[in-house]
Amino acid sequence: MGSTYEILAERLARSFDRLVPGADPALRASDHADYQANGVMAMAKTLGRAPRDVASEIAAAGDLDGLATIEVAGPGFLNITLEPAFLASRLGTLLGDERLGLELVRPAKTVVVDYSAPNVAKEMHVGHLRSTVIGDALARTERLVGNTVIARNHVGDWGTPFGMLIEHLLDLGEDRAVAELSIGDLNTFYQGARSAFDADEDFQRRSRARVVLLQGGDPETRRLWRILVDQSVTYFSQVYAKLDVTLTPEDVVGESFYNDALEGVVADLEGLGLLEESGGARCVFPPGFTNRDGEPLPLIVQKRDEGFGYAATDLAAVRDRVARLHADELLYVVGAPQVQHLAMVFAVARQAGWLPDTVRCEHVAFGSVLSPDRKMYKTRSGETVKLVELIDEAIDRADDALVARGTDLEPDARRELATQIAQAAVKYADLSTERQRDYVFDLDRMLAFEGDTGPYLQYAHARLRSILRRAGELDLAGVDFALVDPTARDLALGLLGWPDAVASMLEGAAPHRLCTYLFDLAQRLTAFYEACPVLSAEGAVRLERLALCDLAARTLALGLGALGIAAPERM
RNA sequence: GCGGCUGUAGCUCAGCGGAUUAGAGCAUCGGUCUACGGAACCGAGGGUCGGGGGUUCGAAUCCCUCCAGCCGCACCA
Repeated sequence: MGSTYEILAERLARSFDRLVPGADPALRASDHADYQANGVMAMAKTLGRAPRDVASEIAAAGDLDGLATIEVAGPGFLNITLEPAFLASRLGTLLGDERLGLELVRPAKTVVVDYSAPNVAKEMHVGHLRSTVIGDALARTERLVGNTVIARNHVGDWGTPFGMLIEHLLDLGEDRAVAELSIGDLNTFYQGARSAFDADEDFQRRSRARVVLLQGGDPETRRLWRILVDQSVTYFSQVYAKLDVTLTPEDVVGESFYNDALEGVVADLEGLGLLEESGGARCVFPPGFTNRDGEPLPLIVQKRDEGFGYAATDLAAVRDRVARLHADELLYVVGAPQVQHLAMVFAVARQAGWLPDTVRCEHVAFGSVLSPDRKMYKTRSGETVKLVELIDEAIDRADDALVARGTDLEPDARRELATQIAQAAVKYADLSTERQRDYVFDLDRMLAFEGDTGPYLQYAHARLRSILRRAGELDLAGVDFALVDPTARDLALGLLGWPDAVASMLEGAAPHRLCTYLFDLAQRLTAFYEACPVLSAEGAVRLERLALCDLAARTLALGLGALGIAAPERM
């Protein structure tokens, strides 16, 4: 059936189509009415007619009869106002719909979301926050609309550093190494390996030899490597749990997974005639990419030393996801600095025929996390900040705020609520700004319980739940949505926009659009509250207001859930 | 040098498939109010939409150019 917007757009398109086939009504929400259609002006130009005449003709065509009234405004805008009966019937439909008008994608698509991607035996820091949070929001929302999501946590589990990491593990002794890693002290472990490598020539020799053993498949070396990977994945899972992120160990498909496919990648590129040798390395030169001297820029698939670069791994991953997983969409939630590399990988994959045009493939790039002084987020001593420490601090602060407010929750329950609030604060701050921008990590701002923050939205939801609890059992079947008060009508219109907000978010892989929608809805809500007392109202009016509260609460909960944010019953 | 991203009220940000007065939040100031949860609501001030050109009846939005910041530009992923 489609959203209210889609119904109107489809009807209106009939009128436009009669005059200029395929013309776009350019329908959108409006300050001047419920919706406005701006497409008349462009169409009038191609027709060579006066815009207002054309607008009047469309208004008179009657395609929206029974749904909305049309008024011609200004130079030729169509201001569209929903008929009360239509509005009421739309709301009635939402009441009985778990998904509040959000339709399932049919047939369902398979969407591979590549996100988080920490490095084995290396601490997760703020740099991983955005990929993890944005990717998880996209994955959850794709699932919400019925698509099949295959999450891929492309962890860094291969390459030359593992020679040194394994040697360090041996030097420490397995038991001690495991103990260090299992408590999540990855920084100490990694830095221990690093400094041994920098200081000790013998250690360097052992490390290099160990890399050869690892790549050669030496069983004992593989066993040691496996320890590092398993310990790290266990640790990552703890971090994900603390963030309430849906990634599981099963989603970990690291670089090493593609090792066996790399030779095939090279051979097939060779067979396709795409491979060239340059400076001893085997490369593909996708058109349109140049280096600093204006010469063609290579994607290095196999290095001079015959080792494979990460381009080869990324190409193998594309092939695997398209051919074996049957992906319809590939989303790479990877930082903006990788734009060129990924663009080249995608270009080569398209050239090779591994990535058909029918498969949407998008680099969901994002900006950096900055500290309040607008520099890259580091500690005062210049080290990266552990992700868990940031979250723990957010939880502590949220907990303090609950105490200060005089909550009557038991410590355990309070801690759990504080955790949910902290997750909301951190995630919403990340998700609510346009992802390409850098953003400042400022706990004070994101934890504020007022303004455009995660906790504020949770609070808006909790207030609604409180009212609904007091109202007790409800039979909302025969609600009469009269919507006499303008704030009630505004709220109703906001509720109708939910499916469009989700569609818009997915279209642009832009979680901030859903955030903007939810915050706007919360604002409509508070205006409604103020003007329309719910529990003290009587009869049909009371029921109508309760129904609006019910719809609003469910919309907020569903929307926050799509973002990976909990909607607690009380705060 | 080439390429990418960013530049919108004091601060943090929406809006950028052009369109009827450029919107929010925070902060500031002034109100509402014995509060269905005041962690609220209403109002006010505050913007040459980085600068300059261009296309258009109309540009924050499209094109060109310049400026500033950040990031990439061959074998570490």
